[in-house]
Amino acid sequence: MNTKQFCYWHPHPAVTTDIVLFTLRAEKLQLLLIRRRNPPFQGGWALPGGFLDMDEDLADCAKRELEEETGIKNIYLEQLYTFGKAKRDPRERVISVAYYALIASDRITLKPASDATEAAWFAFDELPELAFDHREIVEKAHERLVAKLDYSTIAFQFMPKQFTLSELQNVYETIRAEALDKRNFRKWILARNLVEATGLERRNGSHRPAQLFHFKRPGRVEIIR
Amino acid sequence: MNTKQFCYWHPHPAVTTDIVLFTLRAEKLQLLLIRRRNPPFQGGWALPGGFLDMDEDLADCAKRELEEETGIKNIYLEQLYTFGKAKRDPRERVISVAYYALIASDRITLKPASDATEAAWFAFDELPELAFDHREIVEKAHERLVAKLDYSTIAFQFMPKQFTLSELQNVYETIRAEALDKRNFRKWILARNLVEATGLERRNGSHRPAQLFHFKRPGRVEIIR
DNA sequence: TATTGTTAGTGTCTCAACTACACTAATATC
DNA sequence: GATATTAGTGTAGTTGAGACACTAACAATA
Repeated sequence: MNTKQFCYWHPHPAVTTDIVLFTLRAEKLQLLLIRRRNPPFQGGWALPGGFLDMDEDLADCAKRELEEETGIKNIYLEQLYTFGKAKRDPRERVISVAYYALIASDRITLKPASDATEAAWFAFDELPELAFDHREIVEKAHERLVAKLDYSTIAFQFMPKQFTLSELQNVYETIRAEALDKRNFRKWILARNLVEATGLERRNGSHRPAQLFHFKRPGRVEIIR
Repeated sequence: MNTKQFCYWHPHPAVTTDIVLFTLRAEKLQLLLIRRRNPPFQGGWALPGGFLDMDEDLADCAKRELEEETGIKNIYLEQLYTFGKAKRDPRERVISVAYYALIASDRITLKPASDATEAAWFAFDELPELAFDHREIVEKAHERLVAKLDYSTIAFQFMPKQFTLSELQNVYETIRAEALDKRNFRKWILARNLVEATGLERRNGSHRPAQLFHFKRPGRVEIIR
């Protein structure tokens, strides 16, 4: 155990980042939780995250923690909100800068559980009890996700490189938890000039094959309207 | 000088809040700056703000610092973003949770400057050099303000209790830096059912007097569409 | 008291975008 | 070849935004 201490003239809070990582699996919005190995809330589920290193930027901390705990990297990440109620952590004052992140359904394989970490996907509407104020963080992330669906290309972060328009529509329907009209959806997405046909098609059962599309400007999330 | 030290097993950053306080004065968007009394950036201008107390919530810290430095309280305050680049403060690692705030033009009187503080209003488009990364914080606050004009009742926070529709239109025009059509603006605001006539009028020069309106649900900022 | 200058206040038409809505096309399976 | 299943397409109606010009009411002044 390290016996060195870090001393300051004024009290300092600890600073962590926590990450709400969403994906779509099995036609459901899911998110990633980590089982806590230590008190408080030992054995309970919590968001991935951890303490900020003194020389790393906040977003880097979130990326590092996520990779350490799950092996996942190179994903879309955005700062969500900072949670800092005085008693949110029973140990000491902890300020948590929360991020939310999205990952395509073809990249959700986690690294195997180890002594240090056990991670698992949970359906958003069937979450277990969460440690600390993580429930509140999850709610806020969900709000943001739903809002951004309408005015940004954030939904594309859930998609693999190629996809059918029905699959894309499904993403919108799942997250917004409502059915959309097929013709209107296609008109809407095509009018925005965000996707183009690849010329390929997907045969996927005993029915007409679907055209495969890809995003014209992958990677970046744009504001649309 | 206090000689007591606060010691931790791991290094901790300092946490501050900074506040971007907007108002409208003289038909211009203005914001409040504080002259720094101490290094670094001694004598330069910076956002009001300061270190978090260990037992106060983040928003309370922002309110307290603002009141200490300006005497202003009871205003609309919203968390903006958390700035935490590793080198943003030359002294030590400092995480700043930035808030932005709006105040009505009839409440902008500051408490007199003291040895401890000198505060002043600056036009948004004529800001001096700012300390730290405060320029970046201001830009982000401005972006948020302009965006929220369209889909929330945030503009009402700039208004006194009673106001004319022309005055309200002026607020929108000033912040968006563009002229709006009077008839369309009135149609838009009235269709949203946010204001109602008080029956009073304002006589204000050698021309037709204007009806005074007030907000139906003052205080809260709502999402509109 | 008539004229002038100034701001308050009002309605219509056009266009673009969204909504609702139903059938044919292409495939695999049996 | 009959069936089941998903892909793919167009039109009409409605709604909201933008462009646009004149009258109303007052104070000041001649």
